[in-house]
Order: sequence, then structure tokens, then C-alpha cells
Amino acid sequence: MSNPPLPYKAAKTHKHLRELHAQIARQTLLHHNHHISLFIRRCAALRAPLPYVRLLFHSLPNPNLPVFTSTLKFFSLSSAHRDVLSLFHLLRSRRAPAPAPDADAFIYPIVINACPNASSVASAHAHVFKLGYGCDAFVRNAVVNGYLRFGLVGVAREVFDEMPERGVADWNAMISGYWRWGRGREACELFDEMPVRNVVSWTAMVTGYARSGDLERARGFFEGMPERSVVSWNAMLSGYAQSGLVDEAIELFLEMVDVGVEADETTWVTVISSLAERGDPRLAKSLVDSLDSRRVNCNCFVKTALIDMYAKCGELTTARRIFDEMGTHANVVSWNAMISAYARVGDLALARSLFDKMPRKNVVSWNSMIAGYAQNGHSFLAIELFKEMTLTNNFKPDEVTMVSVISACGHLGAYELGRWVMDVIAKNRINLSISGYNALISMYSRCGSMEDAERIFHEITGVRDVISYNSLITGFAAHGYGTRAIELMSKMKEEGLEPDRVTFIGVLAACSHAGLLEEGQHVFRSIKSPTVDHYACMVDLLGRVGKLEEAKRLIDGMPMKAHAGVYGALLNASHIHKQLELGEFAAYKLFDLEPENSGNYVLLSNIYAFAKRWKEVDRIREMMGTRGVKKTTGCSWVEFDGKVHRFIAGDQLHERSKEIYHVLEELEKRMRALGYIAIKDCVLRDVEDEEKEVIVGTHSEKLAIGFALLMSEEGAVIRVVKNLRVCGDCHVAIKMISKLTRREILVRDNNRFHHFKDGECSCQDYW
DNA sequence: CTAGGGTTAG
Repeated sequence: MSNPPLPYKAAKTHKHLRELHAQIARQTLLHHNHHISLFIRRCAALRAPLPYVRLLFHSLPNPNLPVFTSTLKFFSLSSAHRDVLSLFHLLRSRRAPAPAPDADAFIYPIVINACPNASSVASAHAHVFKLGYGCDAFVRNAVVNGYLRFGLVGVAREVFDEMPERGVADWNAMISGYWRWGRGREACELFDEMPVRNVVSWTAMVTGYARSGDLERARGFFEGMPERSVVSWNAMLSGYAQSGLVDEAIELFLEMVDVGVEADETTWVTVISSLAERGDPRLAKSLVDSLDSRRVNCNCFVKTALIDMYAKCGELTTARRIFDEMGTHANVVSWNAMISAYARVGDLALARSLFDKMPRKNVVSWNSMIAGYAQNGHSFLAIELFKEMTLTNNFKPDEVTMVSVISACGHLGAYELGRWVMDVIAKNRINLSISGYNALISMYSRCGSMEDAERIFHEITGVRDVISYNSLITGFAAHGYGTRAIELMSKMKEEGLEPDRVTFIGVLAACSHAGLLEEGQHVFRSIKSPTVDHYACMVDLLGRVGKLEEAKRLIDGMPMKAHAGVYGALLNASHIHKQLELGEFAAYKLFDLEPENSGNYVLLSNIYAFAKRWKEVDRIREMMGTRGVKKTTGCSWVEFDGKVHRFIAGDQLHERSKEIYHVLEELEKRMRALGYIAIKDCVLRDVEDEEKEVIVGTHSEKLAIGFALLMSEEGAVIRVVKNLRVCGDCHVAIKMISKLTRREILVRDNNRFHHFKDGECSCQDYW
């Protein structure tokens, strides 16, 4: 100790630390444990990088107990649990087998706190008691907390009960442990029993009630507190914020300021995230102003909350600026917030570039990116990324991951993939919450299996919410099960759930697909304040059953402005019933509202073609040309052996393309032998004189069906998804295919299923 | 060295 102490406490930055380190090395102080211990403590205070301290420690020739201890503390502070444990094992192996003096009892709380699972807590517990540290208050408290962390509430309680004397910290630990594992009743009992309560005990009760959604009781305890700390205020604030009660949160925050409680960074984070939820740029602005005027010290959490708030208020540039300014201080959450910000607005390229660049990923990073793909229609990429996450990187998915993946499977109509996803859920023992089950209902509905959808629906009895019902009703609608949709709505009312906007859209669509006019009108009249979407459904219903004039009158009498969906329904109905004038009316409205949508031009042109108005057909074609509207290429896909095979009309890209065409040609030959006439590309031709129906060349769904016929076994149901509507002539062709091959074929287009069997189809309204 | 509050994803 003859060396003079270096100015450790004076170090203020990481740069200073490195200079000190160099000085230590120069003066060959590495074996002077007193210096090293002081230095590492300073590293902890300044949050030095983990690898730096790790390296430093391993370069030491002869670290003593204080050095071990300060390094342990550093690792613990950096949440480097594995480092804590390996250091502890190193310490145990180095030291003499004799029991250690009491002086180092305090390393045990750190070690127990780093235990990764319940069994390691148990062995630490045994070890610690064997060494005689069982009487140390801190060690006992750590043991109780260790068990509580992993849900072994009963074991924790036993340790608690066996304590010779209990401090208020032990009571508090037990109380918050009970709350954490959903055992509020026991928490309350302990709170009532405990001899001395402090502000922590009261705050734990506020948090407990707030987290279980009982904001009134939480507020009751908050009001009843003998004294409040800033943490108590924050607990109440975050209670409101987490329950989405933004107004209450803001009001409480103002009260807090009024009473003169100094807001800390946690307060700001809570308030900022509340305002993010509101998404109001003006509120956000005034909050930032008050941050500025108070010259609030913005830590990483505050900045991340700000990034999220700006992003949700639509100010991505500002969000990005803050993110860039954070530089290396940005943590994984800041990255995630930025990634999901880009994903939300559909800028997946930017989201992905950040995702690829980020220094560390956690499960939320993967979830954000996967959800970004899934929600922007890139189901396939979502699943690819999920495979990369779980198979390549061995990352464990959680429920949120699975909800996105389930949804992607549904959009793809990938039934087999969906079953694999169920396996993943089972293997990883992921507990699905209600939103997970709802996603499953949607997935199975979209894969065409209402049996599975209903099975899941019935499995979740008791906790079903409006979305569970809506998912199943929407499924029924897509399958044309009108009555069942209506019945389900009655059932949800019986269960005390009020149908919402989406419920009514589903039921009306179901009536429409099933041609249930009166029932639909009855439902429509029962809607308290119908939205424009409900009107669109009604126009669709009236139109499909042929009451086009009535549909037009409904549009004229609407209390709000009609949108593209309304006119789209009218155009579609005009197309079905070959109503030229209303078709023109609707189409021209649509040309204004969505000039880039090629489907509208095609529909109108087809209506003209049926009326043999060839000049107008040409005019629409020209119009598309001058406006630069490209006909959307529809694609279809079919799942086989867990892989999704995609086709577009006329493509020959598939490796088995030749065989597929051969299969289809053979079928066409058989059709011709039956007296049907096959004409290629005849949508616009005059077909009046044809006695028999017309089969047309290669549509994407026919290629997909051809592929499935080639690959799947006889008797298997063929499930095909098409991203555009299934058109009339192909409908005829598929009917024939189902008859000739005696296969059940399920084709899903945008929002409904066409179930082909024995030459018949469940959708009657096409031609 | 123990107990209470905070950011991101569906």
C-alpha cells in the first residue's frame, strides 16, 4: 500500500477510466488489489462496458476477496448474470475449503439474484444455509426473493415463515411476490397482518391492484397512504397509463406537480408513453416544452419513450433524430422502438436495415420485425423470418411472436404450416392468451377449416371476448354460413357481450353471401349508429339479390359520404346482374375515388362486353392506357408439404410446370369430349351462340389446382388461395375439374370461400 | 448487498 492512491473518484468519463487503467498498468499496480478494487467500483459507478471489465478482471494476477466482490457487483449491475455465476464458481474453486468468515456474506444476495432458474436458487439456498449464512437477514431476503422470481410462492412462504425474525423488507418481498403471481388475496392478508408498514408496503399494494386492473382500489390505497414517495406517485401513474386511462394519468401528473412533488425520470417516461398512446402531436409538443423548460435530465429510458411518442404522433424524422443522437447509448429497446416505428408506416426496408444493423437483439426485436412483415401483407417473409429466428438463431419465441406467425399462416391459408406452428407452441410451452386464441380462430377460418376454428372457440369457453366472436362470425361470413353467423351474434348477446362495428360487418357480409335479405335488413335496422362500412354491406346485400335500385336509393339516403367500398359493392352487383347504367354510375365514381384500381375498369368493361358494346369496351381499355393503369396480376398459391407454391396466370416458372400443363390439358380434353368448348382468352368475346359453357385457358388458380392434382393423393381436399377475386369463367372451369376428378376444391379469394364439389359451387352469384 | 415505480412487439 505504499503507492499513493490514484484519483479514482475524480474519474467522470469512460475516457478517464481508460487513462487511469493505463496509469495502473504503467505503475505496475495490477497486483495491488486495493487499487483494483477501487477502480472497478468506479467502473460500476460510471457504467463502463461489460467486456472491458471482464477483460480487466481476467488480466489480474492475484485478485483478492474485495476485488472479487466489486467485480461481482459490477456484473450484477450490468445484469450479466452468467458472469456473476461464473465468477462465483471461480471464487469457490480458488478459496480454501474452510468456511469463509462472515465478512463475505454479502456476496450471496448478489449470487442468488443472478440465478437463472428455480433449481439454481434452491441449490444456492442449500449451499448458503450449509455454510451458516442462513441467519443473515440479507441472505434470507435474497432467498425469498429468488423463489418468488420463479413463482415458487409456496416455498418462499415457508422460508419466510421459518425466519426467526422478519424485517419489513421480508414482508414487502412476500406481498409483492404474491401480487406478481396473481395471488392478491394472500398479499392483502399479509398486508393486514404485518406489524409495521412503510411506504414500500403501501406502494406494493397500489401496484398490485393497479396491475390487476382494479384502479379504484389502487387509488384507495394511494389515498390512504400515510406518506408518499415519488415511487408511489409513479406506481399510481403507471397504473392509469397501463390501463389506457390517459386522462386520469395526466390529471394525476398535474396534481403531482401541483403538490410540489419533484418528477423523476420514471415519471416522465410514464407520462410520455401515455401521450404516445394518444398520438396527439399538440399534446406531445406541450410536454416536450415542459421537459425543456425544466431542463429535465433525459436518460436513455426517457429518450426511448420520446422516440416512441414522436413516432406514434407521426413525426418519424424527429424520432429518428433523437435515436441518431443517442448513438451508442441507444439500447435494444430504443432500436426496437425505431424498428416498429418504421414497420408501422410500412417502411419495411428501413425497418429491416436497422434490424440487421442492431448490435443486440431480443425477442421483441424479432417480434417487431415479424409483425411488421405480417401486418403489411408480407406473410411469407414473416414466416421466413420466424424460421430464421427459431431454427437458425435458436431464439425462443413467445406468445407475441406466435400471434404474428399464426396471423401470417391465416393470410396464406397455409393449413399445414398452421399445424406446425401449433407444434412449436406446444414444444415451447407457450401459454396463449385470449388474443392468441382469437388469432387461431381467424387462422383456421382463413385456412378453410371452420371445424378447427369452432373447436378452438369452444375450448376457450368463459374467457371469450368480442374479438373471439367476431373472428368466428367473420369466418362464417367468408364461408357463406349466414344463419350460423346470426345465431352466433345472438349467443354473444346472451353471454352479455355487446356486438361492435366489426360484428355487424361480419353478420351483414354473411347474410349477403348467403342471400339472406330479410335477416340482413333486420340486423341493419338494429345497428344503433351504422357506419359507412355497414352501408357498404347493405348495398352489397341488396345488390347481390338483385335489388339494385333499392341499393342505389340507400346510397342516396346515406347520412355520410359514400366511400369506395360502397360504390364497389354497387359495381360488383351491377356486374353480376348485368345492369349497365348503375354499373357505369358506380364505376365512374370509383374512377374518381381510386383511379389506380384496375379491377373497376375491368368490371365495367366486362359489363359492356356482355351488352356487346364493343366501342365502350375499347374506350375503357384506352382509358386505362392513358391513365397508366396496369391490370393487376393475380396470383394463386397452394400449400404442399409445408411449402407454399405460387403461380401467376400463364407462368411456366414452376419446376413441374410441364406436368401441370399436361394435367390441365388432359382435363380439357375430357371436357371437350363431353361437348364443352374450350376457348382461350375469351373474356370479352361474344359468347351468345355457345350452348355449352366456356372453359378458358390458364388462370393462376387453375395452375395451382393442377399442381395440387399432380402432387396430392386422391381424396385430399385441395386448398387454394387467390389474391384477387375468382372470375366467372374460371369458376366454371373449376366446377368441371371438381366433377371430373371427384375432388373437393376450396378456393379462397380476398374475403370468401368457393367450395367446389361434384361440379357444384357454394357461391352461386358469379354467373 | 435486501422490499415499491419506467421504455419496445400482438
